[in-house]
Amino acid sequence: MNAVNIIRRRRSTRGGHRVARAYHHGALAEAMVEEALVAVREHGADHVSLRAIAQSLEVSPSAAYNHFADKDALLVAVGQCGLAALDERMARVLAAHPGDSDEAARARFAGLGRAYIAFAIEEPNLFRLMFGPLCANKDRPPGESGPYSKLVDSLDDLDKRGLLVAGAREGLDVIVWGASHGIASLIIEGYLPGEAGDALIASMDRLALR
Amino acid sequence: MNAVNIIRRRRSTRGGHRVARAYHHGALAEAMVEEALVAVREHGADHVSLRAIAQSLEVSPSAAYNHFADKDALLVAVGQCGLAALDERMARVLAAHPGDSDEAARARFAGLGRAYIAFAIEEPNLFRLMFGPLCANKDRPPGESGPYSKLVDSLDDLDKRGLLVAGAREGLDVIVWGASHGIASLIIEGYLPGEAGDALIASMDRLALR
DNA sequence: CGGTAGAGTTAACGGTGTTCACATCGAGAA
DNA sequence: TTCTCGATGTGAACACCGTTAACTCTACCG
Repeated sequence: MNAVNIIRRRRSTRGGHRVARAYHHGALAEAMVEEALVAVREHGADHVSLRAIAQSLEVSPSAAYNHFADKDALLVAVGQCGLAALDERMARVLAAHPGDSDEAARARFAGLGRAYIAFAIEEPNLFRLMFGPLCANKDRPPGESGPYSKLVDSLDDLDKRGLLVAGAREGLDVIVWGASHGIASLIIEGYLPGEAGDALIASMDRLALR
Repeated sequence: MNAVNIIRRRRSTRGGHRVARAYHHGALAEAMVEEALVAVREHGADHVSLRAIAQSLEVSPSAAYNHFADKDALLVAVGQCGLAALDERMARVLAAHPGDSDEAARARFAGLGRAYIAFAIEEPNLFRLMFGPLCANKDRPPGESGPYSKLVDSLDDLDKRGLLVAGAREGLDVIVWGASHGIASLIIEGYLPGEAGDALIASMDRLALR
């Protein structure tokens, strides 16, 4: 799904005489997602053209419709790709602070928030797409996202260790996710300076942890 | 700027015989912003067509370019319109809880957060445009927005009254704005239930106020 | 009264997403 | 091996879109 570089041979030679282009691409869907991914990262989900992607893959524009209902479906696939990348990044943070000491638990919590915001800053276009209306959680039950559940687990861990201020646990996940998400958004749109992320961690520490 | 209904007479009669359409519209810029505003509210900033707006105003598509550099400039104007509406709504909240009692100060603070989120829920498309990359705070110094400064004032007020937990003031504005903004965004994209807004107020009360 | 600048017009360009009829290939059935 | 069929591609066309250029009209100023 992520980092798929399975672009199969673009041109095949068969029967001795070489054929300019293979009639069947072989993995058009993956290739289009990959190509769309770099286009989104570079220019934003708007400003991405289906025709341009098809052209750079040396494929006719209508070929996409054998694999995606429409352009939006392709972009949704790109968004899910990005969500997986964020999830992986957060998983790496958890792995970087193993052990069940209180210090490790604190580090995991702070690291998750930092990772979320850092991802948004490094990949603003992807971030906007992932949490934009196109990839919205329609019909799905709310609160079902990889990153979110990692945060919940981390907070539960802190709570179990007695590191939270009394009575702070309830609703804290919503606040923390909301603040992380909001600050990330406001930073990448230029409403808050990049250091606001650190301020969040510090304030959270001061307000809810002991 | 907001709620401008200065659409001057679309057809003028002059010199006895009536003219089908006035050659000069008279207030095209305002009319286009107004028309774009309803289109954005209804269908979102994407899915708004300059040509459609021109047509519904009975004006040629290129007429817009006498007043706006391009389509994005028109949308930016719509976004500023929306920001003014949010600001006004928050001002109304302040006005609804006058006086300098501690209770009033608390009510003002809670009301501001609630208003921010309620606005997003009622006008998601406008909200997305206002804080999207199109209307981003380019070159402007960060942290300069009507709604934000109202929040800062409210927090200062609480602080001066000694209603904040010790040492909580620093960085609290960033957290509160971020959490409000993030929760609002996550609600309108379906990642959080609508009640998450109330949870924010409650948690903020529990964590930072005394 | 004539000129001029602003505010509209028409026509055109290149680009877009999408559809439809058709072509081609690979693989499995006869 | 041959046939057929479904998946996957092509090409042309459609209806839009934003934007530009050259033009026309009109109100107003000197």
